[in-house]
Amino acid sequence: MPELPEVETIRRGITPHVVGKKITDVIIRDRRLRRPIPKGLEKKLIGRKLRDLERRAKYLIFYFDRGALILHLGMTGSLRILTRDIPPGKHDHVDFVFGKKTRLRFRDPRRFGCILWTEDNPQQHELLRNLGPEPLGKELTGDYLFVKSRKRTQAIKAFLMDSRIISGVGNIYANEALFTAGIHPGKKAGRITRAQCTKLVAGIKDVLKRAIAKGGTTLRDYVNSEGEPGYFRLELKVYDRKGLPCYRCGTLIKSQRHGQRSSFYCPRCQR
DNA sequence: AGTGCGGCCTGTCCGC
DNA sequence: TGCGGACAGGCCGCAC
Repeated sequence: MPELPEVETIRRGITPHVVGKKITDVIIRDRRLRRPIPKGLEKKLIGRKLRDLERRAKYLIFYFDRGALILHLGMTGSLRILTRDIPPGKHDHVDFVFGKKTRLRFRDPRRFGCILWTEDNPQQHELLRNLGPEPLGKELTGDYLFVKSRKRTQAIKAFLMDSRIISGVGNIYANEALFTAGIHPGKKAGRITRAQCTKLVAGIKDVLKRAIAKGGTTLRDYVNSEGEPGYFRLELKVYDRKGLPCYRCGTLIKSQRHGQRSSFYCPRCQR
């Protein structure tokens, strides 16, 4: 569910509630996530102070005075700040308790998320080590994308969503960025011109920044750490708009699948 | 090496 | 109203 703007919104929402505070309790009700929650995690966390909360791609990294928690929300994960102890629902798998008044609750119906612990540099963790550059960072440029995409036969959309190339670009925003750049999602990555790469990178950065500013996109169940939806859905140009007129030219938006993911595009504006 | 697919899960929606 | 099937925002790991 949550893509980069949603994860970033959650990070910003949670930070003032938990950074600088000490974990007083950890309640794990179900350890069965995409990878099982490590045994004894409770013991490692209790008594530790949270120093910082960072995002890398769609991972959240909780830096403690020693060790770090790596958390991914998968498709349906959410993190909520509770100011009192509300009875947990069916899929509320973990509570991180920061004293009497603050509780961070992890919910994940589909259990595609993961929660890991490392005492080494988390950026070097096997799941993070091979991630490509952050899309909003300086490293991602049109030239970078151009060089990386040469000789690639993959559809450009699948290529954009490959986390080793660029980290953190999911299905919604890949579709939106391709519309902005006027590129058909099925076009082979190796055939994108340098100028198109520049436009595409600008499109990726722009759509992600605007989505963060609106608190992310809520399609069905995404909510931020305060339980509120994001409003970027109202600004989506193609995603989930199959059969509706393109805002730019009026042609009906089409949908087709690329690598098991739905693509949405305007057949006239995107070539 | 690059590519494409299956699978992990539950919930929801649609058509019959 | 019930039921099967398709689909969903992610991503790992495998086989070719």
